Amino acid sequence: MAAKKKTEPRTWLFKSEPDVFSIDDLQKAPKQTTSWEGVRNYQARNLLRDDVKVGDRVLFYHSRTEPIGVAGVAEVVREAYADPFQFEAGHKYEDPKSKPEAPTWVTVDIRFVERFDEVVPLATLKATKGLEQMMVTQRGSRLSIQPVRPAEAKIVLKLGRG
DNA sequence: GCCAACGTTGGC
DNA sequence: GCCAACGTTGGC
Repeated sequence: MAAKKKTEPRTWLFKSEPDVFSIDDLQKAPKQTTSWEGVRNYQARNLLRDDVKVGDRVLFYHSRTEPIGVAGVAEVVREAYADPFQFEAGHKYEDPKSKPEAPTWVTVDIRFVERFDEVVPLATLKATKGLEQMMVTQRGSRLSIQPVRPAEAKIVLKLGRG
């Protein structure tokens, strides 16, 4: 009997401003787990909703800070569900057009895996052979949830682990 | 803090 | 459905 074919875990890059939520915040969070609420971009939403699966790896990226770069690793522990903040009146993430019977925005839960001793800076990613095509190294790349190719993930992990 | 790049909104 | 105006992101 053929074994049930399992999809290989994928790797994603999630951007966060550490002033808002950092890899340290994730490590200190209850159960070292957080909901990734607040995604309000359709392309990122589609990835979260359709492609991000339990067991996938997440490169935790710090933006708008010093140093900018990949700060550590997390893993997906819960797949897409309605982001509760879209229905919270007056909340920053409220979306009055979204209805509970057909939520527009979703979130996933991620759990801390590792914190790199040193952030792998964006400048290093840009200068590293094999990462020329990586989305985050492209000019004007604003997507907050990005797919990472397996070969790219391998290189970034090697850099992060020294 | 600046501002280029990008995404969304809304008048027509 | 076009596209100018506006708002946001995020590197620098």
